[in-house]
Amino acid sequence: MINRVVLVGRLTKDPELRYTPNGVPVTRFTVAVNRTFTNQQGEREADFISCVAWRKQAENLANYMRKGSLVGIDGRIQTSSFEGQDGKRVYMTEVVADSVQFLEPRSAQGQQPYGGQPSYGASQPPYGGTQDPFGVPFPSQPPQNQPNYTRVDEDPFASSKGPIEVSEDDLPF
Amino acid sequence: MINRVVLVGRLTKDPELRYTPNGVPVTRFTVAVNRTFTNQQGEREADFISCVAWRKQAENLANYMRKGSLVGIDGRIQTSSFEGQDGKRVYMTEVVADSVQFLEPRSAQGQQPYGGQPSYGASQPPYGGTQDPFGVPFPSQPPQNQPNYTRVDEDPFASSKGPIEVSEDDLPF
Amino acid sequence: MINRVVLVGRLTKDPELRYTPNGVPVTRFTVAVNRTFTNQQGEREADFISCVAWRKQAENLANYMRKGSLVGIDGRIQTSSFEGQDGKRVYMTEVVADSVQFLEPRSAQGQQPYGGQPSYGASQPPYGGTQDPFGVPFPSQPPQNQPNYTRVDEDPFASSKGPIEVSEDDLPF
Amino acid sequence: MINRVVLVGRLTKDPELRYTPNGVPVTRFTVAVNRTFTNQQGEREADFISCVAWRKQAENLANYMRKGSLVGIDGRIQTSSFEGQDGKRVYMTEVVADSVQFLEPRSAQGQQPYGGQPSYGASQPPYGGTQDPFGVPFPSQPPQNQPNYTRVDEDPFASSKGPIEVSEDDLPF
DNA sequence: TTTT
DNA sequence: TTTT
Repeated sequence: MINRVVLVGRLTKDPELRYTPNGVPVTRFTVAVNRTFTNQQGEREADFISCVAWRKQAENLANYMRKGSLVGIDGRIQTSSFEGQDGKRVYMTEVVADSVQFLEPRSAQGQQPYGGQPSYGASQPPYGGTQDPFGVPFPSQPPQNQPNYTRVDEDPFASSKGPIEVSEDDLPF
Repeated sequence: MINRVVLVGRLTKDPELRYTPNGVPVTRFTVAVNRTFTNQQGEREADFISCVAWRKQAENLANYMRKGSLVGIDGRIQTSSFEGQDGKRVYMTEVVADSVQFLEPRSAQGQQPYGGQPSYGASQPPYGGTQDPFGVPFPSQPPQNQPNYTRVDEDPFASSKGPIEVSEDDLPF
Repeated sequence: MINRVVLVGRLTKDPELRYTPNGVPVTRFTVAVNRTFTNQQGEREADFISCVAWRKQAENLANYMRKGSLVGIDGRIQTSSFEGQDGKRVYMTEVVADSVQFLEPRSAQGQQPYGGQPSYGASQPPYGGTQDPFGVPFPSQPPQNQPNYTRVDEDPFASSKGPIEVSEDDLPF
Repeated sequence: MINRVVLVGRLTKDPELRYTPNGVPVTRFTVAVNRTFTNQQGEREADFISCVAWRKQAENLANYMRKGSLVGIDGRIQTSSFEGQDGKRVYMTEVVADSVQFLEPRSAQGQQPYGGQPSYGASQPPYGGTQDPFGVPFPSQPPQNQPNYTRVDEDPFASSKGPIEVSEDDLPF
């Protein structure tokens, strides 16, 4: 059984970091991937692909990426279903990102992490990480004592490759 | 922009061949891909991934594959939206199969193509193709004069790689 | 930076398990992948792709797979160079398998692990693992006290996803 | 049989366009892909992956990309062997690029195609193509009457997906 | 040095 | 609405 996806495209919105009840960081986002061919009207269309990232990847997305950022995703397709508001079963499919690559040139990224609330002039990153999310995993404090982050009830059971670069502190299992 | 998917899994149903108004063969099917890890209850779950194949790939699926068959898919994620019956916009994502590999051992496949209606004892394939769909493209007659095949209104705009191994006869553009 | 490979093909030989000086299991093997197209002489050629697997994957390959077995590989391309016997620099590229899928139907696999030395009639697996390597990681004893396994000097620096399903015992770092 | 590779990395040199005896454009190049993990000395290494592109892709590489350019490759691994100068068989593996994506921001690319011979100040592209190689196939004149381009004896039998976006003029078969 |  |  193999399930592998690679995407390169652009974020359709500023990513928004949330946390599960267990405090695990999670970001849902959409990647727009322009098709390499045109339709019968000669137009270039795009696919808008729902993705989810967990933990460090989620934090990096929220801290460093913005609407329009070019990203590379290596992950797998995940399907699930839940009860809709109207009582009907809703089926959804999304890409779980094992890794997220930041493909913007550094200059386009700004010199500081982006904090969700505009913090462009801030001289300190909101979490105590390094300033370089490009490829090298970097440490960040778990949000244990943050008063009002957003909780997510979704179970954060993540990648087949597991929570490899995460300190054990923020793992709920 | 890159959009690449590789899947290996099993068909959840016998594939059913349809045709667009232009006579282009199309098969929609679901591939069950077992996850390589277990959930917190220790169970192996699966992802049920919607796929679509066109032309020769669609015919091969319908002629040679059945519920439970192991297949390899190389394709791309495609998203689209349409008006639901209740007037609400429905978003869907599916994998467009550029190529479909038949991974069952030959013995498991039977000696003849499968015609949709059980035709196991038939001495002739329903369409005039060769008997070997494994990897080598094989010719098959377009369904021009078949009286009551199923039509599909969906626009058959296909793969970025295009109708490469298809005789020009069955191309609507 | 993205580096992703997916292969489905057949082993050209019985895989042979070796160990690094630190006792880490490693198997090098070649996967023959038939091309989906023919050359100008109308022949189907194949690519013979060098691969390497570490730890549990290496053990599973050696215990359960044989020449001709159909496998799925999810991994990355790795290049390296070393001094050849003639003093010239030799460049090599191989696929590091993050995961190895066993795509043979169970019947084709036999009921017991394969021990390298023909052990078809053996009633016990050579290592104390479960009998099912298909997807679920299974325990096996590290070869600590085995007197004469083969050593490999190659540094076993493994997958980008890391030694996830390995007991810390057999990790050299 | 599946053989799929996706790479995102940087060109190690300015790509150089050549032609087969049949006049088919071909470019060989190396992509440096930084690993996402560090070795035991804490250093980030890279893989240097040999690639080859044909026809339009080859022309685009030569015209628009330079040493250091960020590219995305979607292709397959190809192995081959030939007689070395010392009479010994040499085995080689390279990635055949089905598609090449140009991931540099437009500003980094310059406003004109790059002609191999420094033509930065040139007001006309060397071949009569459009100025935008980003995703949309663009026309270019075949080098029919160019007196002294470089020939390559290698057989240009290309991708499994075939010469889809190539005018029939420059196809040798 | 190659597999079905 | 799911496969082995």
